[in-house]
Amino acid sequence: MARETPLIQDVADYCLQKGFRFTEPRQFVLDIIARSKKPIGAYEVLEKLGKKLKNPKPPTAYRAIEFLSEHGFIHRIESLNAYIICQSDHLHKGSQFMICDQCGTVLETHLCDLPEPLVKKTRDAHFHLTRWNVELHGICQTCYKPV
Amino acid sequence: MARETPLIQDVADYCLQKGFRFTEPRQFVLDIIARSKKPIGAYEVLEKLGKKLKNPKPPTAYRAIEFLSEHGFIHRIESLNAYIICQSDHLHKGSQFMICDQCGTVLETHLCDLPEPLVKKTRDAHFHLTRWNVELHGICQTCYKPV
DNA sequence: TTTGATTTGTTACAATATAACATTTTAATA
DNA sequence: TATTAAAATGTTATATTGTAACAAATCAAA
Repeated sequence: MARETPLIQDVADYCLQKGFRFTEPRQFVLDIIARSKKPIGAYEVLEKLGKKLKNPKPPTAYRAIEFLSEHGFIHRIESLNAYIICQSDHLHKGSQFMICDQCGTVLETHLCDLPEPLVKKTRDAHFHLTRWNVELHGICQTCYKPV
Repeated sequence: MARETPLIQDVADYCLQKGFRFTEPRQFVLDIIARSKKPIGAYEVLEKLGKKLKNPKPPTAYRAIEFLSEHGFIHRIESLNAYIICQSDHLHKGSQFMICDQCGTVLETHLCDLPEPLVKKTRDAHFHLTRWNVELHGICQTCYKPV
């Protein structure tokens, strides 16, 4: 489930195999997002990218983010407009996140399949599922203080 | 599951009972979102609101949206930055949407509880869930054309 | 009819994201 | 190895989405 080989190497291999270029912006953005303990916004990525590249502009960050996201190495947390490294080790059609509304930490969990009650809903509606995103909001173990 | 009484009346009753004011901006915004076949963005709401109020500004739309959303009468579709009328008839902690990436139609489905595999994940992580949001992307029945 | 809480009006701006086009890089080809 | 075409980036400008801050109005209760 969890990654066993260095992320950068995996992505480099992936790109080599698929004929994509693992360019500086892509490497740096991957590294920035991977090092972030919490989801990080595009403009914060851009700011950190500025320490590596000379005066990068928003499209540089957004393009790298888009590339990494399309290929499943990072995920966008929609309710936060922020990005997080994929904590799973293989491509998946769906993501589940537990988002602590107090400290902002996000935990990704992996499910191979969409839970059956949801599958049933899509079947009943004749809906052809391509991908899914589950965002669970609450308080993480660390922040939770029972009354 | 589905609504049986007029939405506007329900919201009016709710406000009366809870001591909120069901003001013009709130009524109009509710009506605009309710009439929209698809999720509608805040600025499109604002534009339509302009036919009812004189020159409304963004905060007027956003405030009404926030109010209606907080009280469960509308939902925000995070992946579309857009809002949709609640298709269920009672307050719920979680939402599920089937989003057609071709025509943009969204179907809300109701689940009383979070599916067990997800509940298990939250239990294992000692995560205290307060609300959840599931966005299922794909192609709806109408748009789907088998090859 | 005053009061205080709620809600709105208004101005200004912050934060997030993309379009469009020029330039560079790269690997494959000629 | 020079050429070329695709992929990717650089750059400018702007679009889209969302909010802070404070003044004014509304409304129910005292």
